[in-house]
Amino acid sequence: MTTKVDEPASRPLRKDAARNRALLVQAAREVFAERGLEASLDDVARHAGLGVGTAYRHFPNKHELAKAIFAEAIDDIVSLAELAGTMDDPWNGIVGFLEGAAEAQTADRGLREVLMGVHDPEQMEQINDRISPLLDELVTRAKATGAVRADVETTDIGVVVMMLCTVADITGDVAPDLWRRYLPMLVNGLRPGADLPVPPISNDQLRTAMTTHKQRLIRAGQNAAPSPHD
Amino acid sequence: MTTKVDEPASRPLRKDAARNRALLVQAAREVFAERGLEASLDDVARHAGLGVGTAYRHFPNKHELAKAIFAEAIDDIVSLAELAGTMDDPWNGIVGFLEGAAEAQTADRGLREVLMGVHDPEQMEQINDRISPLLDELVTRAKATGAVRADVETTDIGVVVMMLCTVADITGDVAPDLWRRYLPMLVNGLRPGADLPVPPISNDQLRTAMTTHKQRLIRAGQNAAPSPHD
DNA sequence: AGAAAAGCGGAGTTGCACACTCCGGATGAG
DNA sequence: CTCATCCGGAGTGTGCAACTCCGCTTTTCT
Repeated sequence: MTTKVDEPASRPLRKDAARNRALLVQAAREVFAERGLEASLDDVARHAGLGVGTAYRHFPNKHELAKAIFAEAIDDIVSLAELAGTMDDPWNGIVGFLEGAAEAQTADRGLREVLMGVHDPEQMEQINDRISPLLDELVTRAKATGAVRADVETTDIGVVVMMLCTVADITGDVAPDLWRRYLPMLVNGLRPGADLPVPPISNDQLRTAMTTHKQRLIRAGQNAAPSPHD
Repeated sequence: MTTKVDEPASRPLRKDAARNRALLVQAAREVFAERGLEASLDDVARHAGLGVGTAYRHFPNKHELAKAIFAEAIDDIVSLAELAGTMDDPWNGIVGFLEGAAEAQTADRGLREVLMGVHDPEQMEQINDRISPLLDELVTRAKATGAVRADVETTDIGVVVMMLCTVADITGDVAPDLWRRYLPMLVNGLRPGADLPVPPISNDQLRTAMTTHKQRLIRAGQNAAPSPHD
C-alpha cells in the first residue's frame, strides 16, 4: 500500500529533499485518491505541509507526478486481470476481476480518472491494450463453460465496472461499501437467462466513448498537451 | 416536445423580442440537453444565432433560464412516478418508471444534472420530496405482491437510474441505446433471489450523497448562491 | 413618414482559479 | 565555516465564464 516511487538516483538527494519528496508522494496519493486529478499541485503541496515551489522542484508538473504515482496501481489492475485469467473456473475469474477492479477504483478517484482516460486518452488506451486481451480470453472461456451467456462481450465487463464506480463516486462519502450491494445484481445479469435487448459495443467504441466523455465535464481540452504557457 | 415557457405577460413583447425569446428557449433546450448546464449563456445565445446581450435581456442569468426550461421536464418525471403508482401491477410500475426516468435523463444531460442536484441542491430536494413518497408506496406494494425482494428499498430505484444514466453519459455519443442493454440486468436484480450483501442507504443519505458529490467534479462551490459579482 | 421607445449585438470588463516562476532566506554537506 | 542545495510562498501569466454597456437597428405609435 505504501511503496516508493523510483527515482533515477543520479546524485543522492539531500536529506531534507528526500524526506520532502516522500511527503509529496504520500500527500499526492491521498489527495488524488480523494479528490481526483482536479486537485492542484498547490493542494498536494499544502497537504504535505510544504510550499508549492518545493512541489515543482521535484515534479515538473501535476501530470508527471500523477503518472509516477499511478503506475503501480495500473500494474496492479493488470495483474488482477492476469490472475483472473489463470483461475480454473473462468466465472470466478470474472467475478474476482470485477470485484477487485471496482474495489481499487472506488477507493481512489484519481485511479478511476486515469483508467477512464479523463486526462490522458493515450495512457488509457495503453492500459486498455494490456487488459482487454486478458479479459477477452477470460470471457471466451466463460462462455465455453456456459458460465456466462453467449451474448456477453468483454466490453460488458468494463461497463459493469463503470456502473459500480458511479455508485461509489456518488455515495462514497456516505456509504463507502454501497457499491457491493449492486455487484451481485450486475454479475447475475451476466449469467444465462433472458437475452439482452441491445447488442454490446465494440472495444473501440468503448474507448472513444470514454475518452470523449469527460472532456466536456472536466473543462474541455484543458492542457493535456504540454505547453502550459511558454 | 416543444412548449412555450410561460412569461408573466406584463406588457406584450415587441415582435422581434418575442421571436428571439422563443429562439433562446429552443436553443437552450438543445444546448443544455447536449452539453449540460456547463454550457454558458454565451453558448446558448450563439446557438440561437443571437448576441449575448439579448440573452441577458431576457433572462437574468443562466440558472433562471435553466429553471424555466426544466420545470416541465421535472413535472413529467413526477407524472411518470404517479402513473407508475396507479398501475395495477406494481412490478410493471417500477419497471416502467425506471425505463421512463432513464429515458428522459439519458436524452438530456441538463435534466440529469438538475435531478442530481449538481447546481442547485435545494431544487433537487424538492423534486425528491415529490417523487420519493410515490416510489415508496410503489415499492411497498411490490414487496407485498412478492414482485421484488423484501430487502429492496426505494433508494435502490434511484441508484439503478443513476447507473443507467452513467452508461448513457459515457457511451451516449457512440451508442445512444446501450443503456437499455443493462436495464434488464438491473431490474432482474430486484426480483426475489439471493440476498444482497450490503444494506441500502436511507433517502437522506442518498440526498446528501447526490448534493455533495459533483460539487467537487464540476468546480467546487461555484456560484450556486446569487451574487456573481456585485 | 417621423420620432420615440424598445430591443439588439458583441466587444470589453471583472472575478477567479489554476499552473507555474523566482529569488531571498534557510538548511544540510563537507 | 562555506557554499551548494533546497525551501517557501508571494507573484505572474493565462484562460474562461459571467455579466455590462452603449452605439446602432427595428418596431410601434401617431
